Amino acid sequence: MRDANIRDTDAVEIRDLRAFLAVVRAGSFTVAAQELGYTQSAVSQQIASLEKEVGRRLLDRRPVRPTIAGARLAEQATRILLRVDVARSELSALDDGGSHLRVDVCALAAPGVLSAALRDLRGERPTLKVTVRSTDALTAVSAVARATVDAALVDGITAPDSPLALADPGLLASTALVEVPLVVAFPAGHPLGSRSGVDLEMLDDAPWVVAPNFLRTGAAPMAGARPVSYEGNDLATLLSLVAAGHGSALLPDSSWATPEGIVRVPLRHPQLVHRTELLTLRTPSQLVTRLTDALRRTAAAG
Amino acid sequence: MRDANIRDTDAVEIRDLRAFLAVVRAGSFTVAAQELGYTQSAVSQQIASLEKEVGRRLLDRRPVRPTIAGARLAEQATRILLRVDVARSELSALDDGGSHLRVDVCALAAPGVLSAALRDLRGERPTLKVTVRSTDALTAVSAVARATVDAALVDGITAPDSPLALADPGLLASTALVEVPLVVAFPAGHPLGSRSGVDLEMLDDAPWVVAPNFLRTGAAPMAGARPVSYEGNDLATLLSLVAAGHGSALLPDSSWATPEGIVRVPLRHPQLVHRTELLTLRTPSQLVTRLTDALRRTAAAG
DNA sequence: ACTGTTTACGGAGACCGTAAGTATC
DNA sequence: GATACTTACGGTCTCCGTAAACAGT
Repeated sequence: MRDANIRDTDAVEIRDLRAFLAVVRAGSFTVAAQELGYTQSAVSQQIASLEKEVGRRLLDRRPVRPTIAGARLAEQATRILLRVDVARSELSALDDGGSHLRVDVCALAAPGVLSAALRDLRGERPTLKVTVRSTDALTAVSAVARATVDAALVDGITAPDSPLALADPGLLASTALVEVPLVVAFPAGHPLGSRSGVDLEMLDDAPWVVAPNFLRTGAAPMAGARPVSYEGNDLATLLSLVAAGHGSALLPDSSWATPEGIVRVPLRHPQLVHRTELLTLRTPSQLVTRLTDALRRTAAAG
Repeated sequence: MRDANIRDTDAVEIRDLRAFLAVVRAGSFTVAAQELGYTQSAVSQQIASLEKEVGRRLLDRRPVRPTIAGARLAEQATRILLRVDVARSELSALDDGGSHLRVDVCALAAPGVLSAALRDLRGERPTLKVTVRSTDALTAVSAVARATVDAALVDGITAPDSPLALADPGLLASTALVEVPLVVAFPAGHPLGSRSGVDLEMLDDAPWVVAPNFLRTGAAPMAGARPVSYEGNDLATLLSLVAAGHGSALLPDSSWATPEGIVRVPLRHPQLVHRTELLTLRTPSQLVTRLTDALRRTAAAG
């Protein structure tokens, strides 16, 4: 028997938060349970217990959707779990051998810089095994946090010299590599396509093809109604949507060749640039430090 | 029987982190256990389990002191637990009645501003119950995170217009209220005490009375050797240490009267000011919003 | 009726307390 | 030898799986 003590209050545990987030993301107890390796009954019990602990309903059922409180908790839980991942990873990084370098790259994140830097690195250490994977920015953040990869080249749209803010500030180390101007990709024949430059205001009535997984727009004002959303991260597909007239797209000036049916027009907006940065743990191994240096050198040279 | 699944890896739970942090802070399994309401044996087992989970030793014993890895984990754990507190508090804040306002104040945090703002607030709502408590900045952060108080007036030394950074950025809402210049408190008769102003370089050989709980210096360069440390948060005691010649102290220009045996000399350093800001949850109740407004008005007026 | 969540129940295991063991000062 | 942490062991409770009940569509 347990004597009366203080600790009856706090019972929110990481496992519960993981389950809750999985349900929120999946929109279903059943598939969340599959992802987590539980039975759906177990997940139901976990959510019930969590709701009891916080004393309020977190999810609406049928359809499964977070309540106001649940949405708020989900946001916090995301950050908490990410930090837990980072904590574990920083410990593992202490005895990282460093014979294998794994890097995530976003599609538009200055691929030339990475290639050149890797050539330098492999020149110094010919036995080095390197794995490069293409992902989107949010997956990359999570991969770095979990130490699934050692570093990630991520990109996004932001103000000049300001970080992309893909994770909580201070959680990961980020190094600016390249900033390039933006262009708007129009379908050929678009009335604005023949201009030498466009302002954002001109696009107020033009629809965008928004691609949240592909290129995060950060604080960029996404004017224009009826957006078509593209969930993948393949540039050719995105551009084909543009070419088909579903809307225009905001892209970096470099890193991609203009295909048929697309015209590119510079965006005249001094406060928006496309930025590529390197994400690593804040306690990088010597190998990652060398990669960072090589990338910085390459970026400065290019 | 449980089929093979993925989730055997992750077993770090919040309870473990709490126990670990308690031990690190207490420097002892026994007192940590008392604080937590466990037996010391239980804490020992929790730490052992945590060390097994992360696969490395986190604490040295006799004396009890974190290892390199343990120190790193402790830092992360602090942030994690703080965010967990915030998550819980933001949920509780959803149904906050708002008939009782609880505020933490640091000793040097512009007390006049709070008094005036409270007068305004109680003028509008005469039935409002108000509780004010004096604390140090770190306690205040934790209290806001746990919703033990609704708001906290904290202070510290920082560069002009830069936040105090007492917690992770974005974790809490902070509002700048007052920034005042700094003065150095010397013991009467100190060679520098008769000057009209001093630079930090002049103090390179002068010892400080450092008071980490009292006035966090942030990035202020604390030159000078042989510092005497004061752990409390009472201004009179601190100044008596200064008057007794144990060192000088860096203080805001206002908020305190000069006692016998002390001379104050302005610090000539444009990049350092004393700043008072208000800390609240990012989802404040209407009552807290009104307090914020009142404080902002008062601060602007004064 | 079927899909998907909740509830009931039972067993395995986690977790903590008691108490004995061990190491360090 | 005393203090403080570790280990052994047993009881209780948590937690998950099975299965049945229940609720929306």
